[in-house]
Amino acid sequence: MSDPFSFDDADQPAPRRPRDDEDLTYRPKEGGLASRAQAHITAARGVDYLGVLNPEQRAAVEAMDGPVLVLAGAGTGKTRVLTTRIAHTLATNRARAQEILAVTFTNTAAREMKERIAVLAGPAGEGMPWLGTFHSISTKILRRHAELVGLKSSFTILDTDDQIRLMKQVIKAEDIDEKRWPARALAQQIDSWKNRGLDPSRVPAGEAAAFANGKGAKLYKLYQDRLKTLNAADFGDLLLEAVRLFRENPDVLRQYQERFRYILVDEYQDTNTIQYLWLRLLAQPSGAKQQQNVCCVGDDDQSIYGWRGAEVDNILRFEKDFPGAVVVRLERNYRSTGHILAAAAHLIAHNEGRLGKTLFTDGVDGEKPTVTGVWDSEEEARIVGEEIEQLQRKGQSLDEVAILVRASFQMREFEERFITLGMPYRVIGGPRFYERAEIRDALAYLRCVTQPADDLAFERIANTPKRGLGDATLQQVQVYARTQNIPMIQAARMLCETDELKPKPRATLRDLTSAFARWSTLVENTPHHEVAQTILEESGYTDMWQKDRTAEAAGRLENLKELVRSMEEFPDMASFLEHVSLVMDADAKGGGERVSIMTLHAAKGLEFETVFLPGWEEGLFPHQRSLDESGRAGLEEERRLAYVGITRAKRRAKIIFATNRRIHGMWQTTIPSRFLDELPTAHVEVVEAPGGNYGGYQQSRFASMDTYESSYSTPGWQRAQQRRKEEPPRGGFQESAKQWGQGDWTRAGKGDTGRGPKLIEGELVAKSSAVSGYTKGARVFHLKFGNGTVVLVDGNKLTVEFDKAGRKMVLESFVQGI
DNA sequence: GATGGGCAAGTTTTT
DNA sequence: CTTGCCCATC
Repeated sequence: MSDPFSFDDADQPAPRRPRDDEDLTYRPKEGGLASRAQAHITAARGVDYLGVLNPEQRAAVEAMDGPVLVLAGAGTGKTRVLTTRIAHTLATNRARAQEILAVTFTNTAAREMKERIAVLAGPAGEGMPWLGTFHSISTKILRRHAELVGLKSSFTILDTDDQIRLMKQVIKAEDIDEKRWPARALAQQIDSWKNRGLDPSRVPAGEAAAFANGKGAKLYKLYQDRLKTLNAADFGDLLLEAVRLFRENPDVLRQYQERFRYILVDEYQDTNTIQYLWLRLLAQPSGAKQQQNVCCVGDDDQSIYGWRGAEVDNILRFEKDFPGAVVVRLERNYRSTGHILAAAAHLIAHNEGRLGKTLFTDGVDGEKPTVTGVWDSEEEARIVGEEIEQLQRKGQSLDEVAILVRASFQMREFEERFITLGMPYRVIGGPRFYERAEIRDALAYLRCVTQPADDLAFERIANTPKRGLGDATLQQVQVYARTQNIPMIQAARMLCETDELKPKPRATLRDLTSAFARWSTLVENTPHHEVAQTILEESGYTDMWQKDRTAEAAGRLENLKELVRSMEEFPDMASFLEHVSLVMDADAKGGGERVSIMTLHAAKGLEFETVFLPGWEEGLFPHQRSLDESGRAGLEEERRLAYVGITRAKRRAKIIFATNRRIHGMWQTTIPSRFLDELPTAHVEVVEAPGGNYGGYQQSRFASMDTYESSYSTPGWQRAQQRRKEEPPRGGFQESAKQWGQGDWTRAGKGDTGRGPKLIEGELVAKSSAVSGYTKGARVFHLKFGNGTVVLVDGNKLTVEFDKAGRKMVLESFVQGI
């Protein structure tokens, strides 16, 4: 990342650019001769960078004028298009690096783009000061115009933790029962308002009323007021305030509209409303920019962040929003083998409301994705371990193997298994470096020194390490600070001059405030990482961990060292702090080959030779809560998640479902995910769990395998196939949803509308039209639940009212007629 | 002012 | 079955 404080030349009006047909005009600016020469060299190399593209990619790169939407399926060279497009813009002298706005969602994506542009465009692409995340770019803009939105340029960025602590204070101050109305819930609500671009005055009355007996909007307002007093912004504010800045200050907006001659957006399907508004404002033509030169790249089939405000609709609506848009589809896949792609494509075809793409490859068919049924999650971990060992023997690098789970609790079983096996692994997406307590404490110290108004930081470390400043004392300081309307540190200092405090806390507090005063002067004339070191030592913070005899203490000290070390890479304390709050991530790399374990969400954008996809069971995947809360839309998002999972695999995709899984400590019988039913038989192989004898489990384990095989090859299944050909499928989604509503394992959500699940030829398991060996009213016996009466038949799934166990949905093969 | 027990809740997560 | 948070007690 470039120095966030380097505003490049943005303070001056953007220089008039030559028109495109005057491209060779000499521009005495930014690197002068050198960069001009470079531009020509790059242009000369143009044959290269365009030549390596396929026709669609090339079209996406060369459509330079006006809005462009690139629908880039998984593994079709999306990043290549984006980076080449930037290189092309530079090489053809359409814009200079600082006139291109390129937005990503994650810092990782931003970093990767920078690296690749550097390779493609050389020095001409250096800097790219406006390549970054929505948040980092907004921050940069806000710092320059902070006073226009009621902040100072040095404002602090609060993370979720600070946000919730502040929210708690607000809730408490309003005398609201924290139990009934948890701060976390309010924080989430406010976040979602901010995601939708709603400031306190615009919150819909109904939603505002839903929290704390109608106090929702009021609390939001109070929270925002507190943020301003603290000279702070939370993540949501960065975007919301930027949009407000643009709306209320047309002159400022114009400045940026003119500057950003070309705009690129990555992962457009993940944009939420406020990001969309932000983008719309900046993309407006203005000054020398005649049209909306905006290029959005995304894949509606990989939209998996609806639950945090992403609006798939943004991408679906693109052509309406940006009239005259050129739409380019990238469907040629360079990642996966044929069977894998076919399976993924078939699965995702069950979604409605897609823009519609079909991935294809010129490569080999390769291995078919496999589906394996196992008895329980323990066996699941065991066979995955065994298969990885086998692959390893065949020379597969562990770095090329990943386990992608739906929910993080699934990871534990794999970790435990791998520890016993001595199989090296890494968990991706665990607690981040800067979220660790010791790092946050250390940062709080630094924030107090550089930002005297940062009360949250002060409260955090006032009594860390323990120095005898308890709630009572801090309460006093806080009250004093509020009444005087001054920061707490200052209030503390002043209180020490009075005799309102008891002698002991008074002395402690005085020591602390004078220490802070001393450290503040230190910042002026000492390298910042040395200051940090000094503060951590003098405050007794390092000591605290050294005395700590718990297992983690050593690691924490190590982290603190790493923190100080990493500071050296930054020019000053302020830029360091900014990076920590916005940019810093802690991908623990290196240390030899490892299997990666992560959630499906975390896997987006990555690829592996071999991918294991465990836990494909109803309730877990698709996740029950998604179905409950978002109905059909939720189901479709889950399906996209499945699609993302399969398309991560280059050569091997191994899907697994367990018949029993422990959820909240209780063993539950599960049934295979409906997504399994939606895989195409021609491209998927159903395999038996390897490893032979599993003792007492065997019978049941085979019961589950039987089911699987039988739904595939039994007369019943074949009849169903036949019938499907003869008559159109009956029972739309609403009907099945109604039926499901009676089962205890899934309920139809409110959002259910429209047509039914598509029935597509040649799927693994027949749907509602399948013929079951049982009919309504039949008495059956189940190994686990005992006797019961069939109340509903849906293909090979039965809903049974058990005499003892109540109503359950089970697979037909699990019961016997009695 | 610390420390332990009791109780509720329990997808996905970036910035 | 955990984990994390809150409260009550020493």
